[in-house]
Amino acid sequence: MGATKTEHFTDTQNQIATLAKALGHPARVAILDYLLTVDTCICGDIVNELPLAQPTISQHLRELKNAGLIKGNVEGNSICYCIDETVLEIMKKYLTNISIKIENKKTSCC
Amino acid sequence: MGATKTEHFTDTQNQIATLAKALGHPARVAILDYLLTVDTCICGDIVNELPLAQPTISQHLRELKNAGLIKGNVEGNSICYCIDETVLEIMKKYLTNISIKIENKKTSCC
DNA sequence: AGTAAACATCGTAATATTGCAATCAAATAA
DNA sequence: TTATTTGATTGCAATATTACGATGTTTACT
Repeated sequence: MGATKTEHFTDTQNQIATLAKALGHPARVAILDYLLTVDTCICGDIVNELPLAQPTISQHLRELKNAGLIKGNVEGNSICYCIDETVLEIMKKYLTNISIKIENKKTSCC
Repeated sequence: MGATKTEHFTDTQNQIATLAKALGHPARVAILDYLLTVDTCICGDIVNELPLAQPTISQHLRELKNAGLIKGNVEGNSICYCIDETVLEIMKKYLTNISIKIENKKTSCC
């Protein structure tokens, strides 16, 4: 017990859940927000922008990267992180699809 | 340590994170998916549809309800759960906003 | 080579989540 | 009233997440 029973759900359900999970922490949302404000994506100063220690941020960055939400390139001495839109698009499509399905529902109660 | 440092982040960041966290489990995604397939929302049979025990599903339903993703009305002996679109709209807007901001960025690297 | 910087990794403590058996509460049926 | 049904709550074990100090690795600079 304690572990998620991933194998019982569809690939799509697991994909959406994984993505949402990656977005499910304010620090990671804050990292994405920050990445959007800097013009170039040489982002060696995320640590100075967030109230968390360097190893913690490194860990959050790795999770964002694992989920495919950001890309990272080594850029000399520092690392260049950018948002990868393609995965966010999947999430957006999922939400849009829900809206459409609700729209098409004949009966409504609550 | 181990607890999320919520107080250091903005209200918006925490709101998005809370919402995403609620979507961050395949069982909860599956529940939403199922709620979309049933025409009326008298949904006393979610337990039969998912490979999880009744207390576990009840717990997931509570989390979805806490996040505002579903509404529940007592309907005689059973309970009627429906998706609440308003909160999903917040998430969708957040994602759309990211797309817009990326679009407007002059420089690109990765 | 030696040092400084930027970031990753390891190890670990604190806390949260997941899942379920057992049990409780309320409404319905007999 | 006495089942039965439906769903919530409690309590607990297994596992995951969060956060950070200490340390490792790589690149740049002198």
